Amino acid sequence: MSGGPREGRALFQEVKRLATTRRPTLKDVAQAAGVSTTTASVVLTNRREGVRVPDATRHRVQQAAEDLGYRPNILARSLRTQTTRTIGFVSDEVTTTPFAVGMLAAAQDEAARHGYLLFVVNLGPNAPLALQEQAIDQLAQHQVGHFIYGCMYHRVVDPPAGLPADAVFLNCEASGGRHRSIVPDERQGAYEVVKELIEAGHRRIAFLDDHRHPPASRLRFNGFRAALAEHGLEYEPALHLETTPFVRGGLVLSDLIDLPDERRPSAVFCYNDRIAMGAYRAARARGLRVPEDLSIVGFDDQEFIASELDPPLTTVRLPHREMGRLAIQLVLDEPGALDDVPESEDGVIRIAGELVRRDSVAEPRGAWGQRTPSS
Amino acid sequence: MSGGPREGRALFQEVKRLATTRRPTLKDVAQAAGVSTTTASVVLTNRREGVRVPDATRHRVQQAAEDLGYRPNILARSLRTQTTRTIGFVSDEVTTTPFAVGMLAAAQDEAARHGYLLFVVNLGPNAPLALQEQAIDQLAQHQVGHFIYGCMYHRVVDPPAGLPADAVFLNCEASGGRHRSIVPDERQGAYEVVKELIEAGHRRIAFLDDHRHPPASRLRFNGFRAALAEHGLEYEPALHLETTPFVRGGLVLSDLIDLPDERRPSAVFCYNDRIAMGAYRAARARGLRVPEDLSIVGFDDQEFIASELDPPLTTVRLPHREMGRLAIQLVLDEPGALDDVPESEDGVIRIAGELVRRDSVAEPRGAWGQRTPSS
DNA sequence: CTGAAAGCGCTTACAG
DNA sequence: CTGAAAGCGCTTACAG
Repeated sequence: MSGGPREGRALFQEVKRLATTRRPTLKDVAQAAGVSTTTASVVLTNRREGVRVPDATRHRVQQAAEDLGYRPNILARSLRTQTTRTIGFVSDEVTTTPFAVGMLAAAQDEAARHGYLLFVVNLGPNAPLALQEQAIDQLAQHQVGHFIYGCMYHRVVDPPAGLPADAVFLNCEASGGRHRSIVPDERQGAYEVVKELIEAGHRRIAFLDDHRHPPASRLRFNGFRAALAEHGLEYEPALHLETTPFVRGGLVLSDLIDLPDERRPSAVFCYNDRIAMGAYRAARARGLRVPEDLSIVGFDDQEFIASELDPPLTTVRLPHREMGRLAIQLVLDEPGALDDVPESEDGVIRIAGELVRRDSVAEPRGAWGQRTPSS
Repeated sequence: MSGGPREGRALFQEVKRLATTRRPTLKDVAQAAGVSTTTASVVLTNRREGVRVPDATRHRVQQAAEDLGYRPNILARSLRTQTTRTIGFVSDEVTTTPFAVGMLAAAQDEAARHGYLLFVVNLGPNAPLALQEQAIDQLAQHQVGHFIYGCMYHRVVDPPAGLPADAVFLNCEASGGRHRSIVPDERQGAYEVVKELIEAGHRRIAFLDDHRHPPASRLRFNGFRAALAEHGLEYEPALHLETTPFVRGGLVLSDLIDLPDERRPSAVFCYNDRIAMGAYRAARARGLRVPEDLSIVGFDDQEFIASELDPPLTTVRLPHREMGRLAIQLVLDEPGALDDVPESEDGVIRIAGELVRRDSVAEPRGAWGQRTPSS
């Protein structure tokens, strides 16, 4: 407030310092090259469209930009062009759990391939709708134009307000049917892995189910039944146990092992790999060897679990990377994105998983096996 | 190019549509409230500093903003104020592995608490320096002012160019000593978990080491030796095995189990939880029970592993969340951030982990135990 | 207390 | 081929 000459001088020095320190702008480059910012802009953005800049000028500008270490200010560019090459990735925890992590990585790679930057916002599971909408609002304030809503596991979500109509739901289905969704083809995966069991000769196959995750659980059950039906096998409710999707959930297998010989299963299909891990444990506790005495298969191909079990687990790999990549392509309206994907009836795009054969399946035998009549 | 009246009309309609569709700006709000953008800006940003806007005006502006659904354009604001409340989080895969994932989540939470947005960029492990620098450059173009460089596991990294001097390295140590680093206190963690074994009565303790991760491995070894020394126990090279940090790495324990009685260890300290998982397997293969016949401890408290083993594993929890939070506080120059943290000698901040007692440790006994003279 | 005006760093018709 | 000028949506001295 006093503004004496001394203070004025200090201020001047400061301004000077900032001026020399600050990042060079287009104007600086133009000045150094002796051209207008128009010209500098045109050559630096490689724009052609009928504009023909002589090579000499072009080189002068490029040289100046390099000498000064010029880097464009994306904020200014975006403000001016009214577009930001950004995609908002809102998620209930995907990026912080080992489950669906490939989705994010693949989405990021694919976005980069298109010159887009992914803004990732984690909400944590069960975030109240208000918090979700706040996050979306924050991204909108940053002018992000595209949105992906990613979930840790396959479920149905109520789309938060503020999401544009062309937002893509990843690993979850948006209720209301107003949005596109990409999910794993649970039914097909279950069908394949159960078929693997049947083709190995098993006739009595248990299903250790998870009753807490309706869409995935129901669909895997459908696949299970379809495989049975296709091979003329009857579904037996007594072999269908509901449990929790954790290692300890697999321990319920004990109940089935204790069944009289003729009613015991020779193979077990587990809702996920962790239940399978518990099933291994239950089998071992009863002195049963996997797969000699009992075949076990899982679902998910969860990292650090499925391949590390002893013996390594036959399971279904969830197509997370493919799903993440496709989400970006959809949101960016990439032509041909849906070419390799089967037509979806209900607006939900289902991507096939992949059977991963490892060492937990064998022919049934001994007291446990029933040789199939045909084999 | 023809520009007939018909085309002109269509264009007009389109412009009109866009105009009505577009997000309302400050100017729209000001107009609706009958004030200047200056006034609208002042009330909407809650700026005070001697500016006294009468309540009537204030309310009118706020009402207009709400009616129109006004949301500020952060790009424009940042461009004008020359600051973005953003932090770049560059990482070698942290966000896509289950290891150090708490770091990212905590960093994001803490950033949000300060009104900052985290821009997360994954590089993938072993990304060439050029790619890293490109990612940093991209963030810089977005005018991010602060940087965190996060690693999946504790190691030494060469800081890529383009990182400002006040960047923070998270879960890794920047070579060159020009940057601040935050890492877990490996030595202290190892010391504590080994002490747990010693205090349970063990005198012959093996170390299943990982030779591929120098800094962490060396420091855990130091902690191991410190605990031994403090209790008057001698370090025995024969019980120190180098192996790989995977489940199969733990199988080398078999060699130690096959040692003659008097030379066999009664407890095993494993470099990480996955090695411990393998050690369980090796013990079981030889008919040994954990912990009755052999105590086993790990390191990391890895999710889905440590607590799911049978019996649940005693281990050391890595302080990832604390580290992530601190990184944000450092980068934001939060006063008092370092108050709870022990003084670091070498510019590297080491955060203490926490001993997690579960059920894999018991007194030595039988052929395996040597009762301590004092107990 | 309030508004006109400048300017952040770009791009883009438009005119020469 | 090239430049002057406008303008994206804000904030902020500055003047009334």
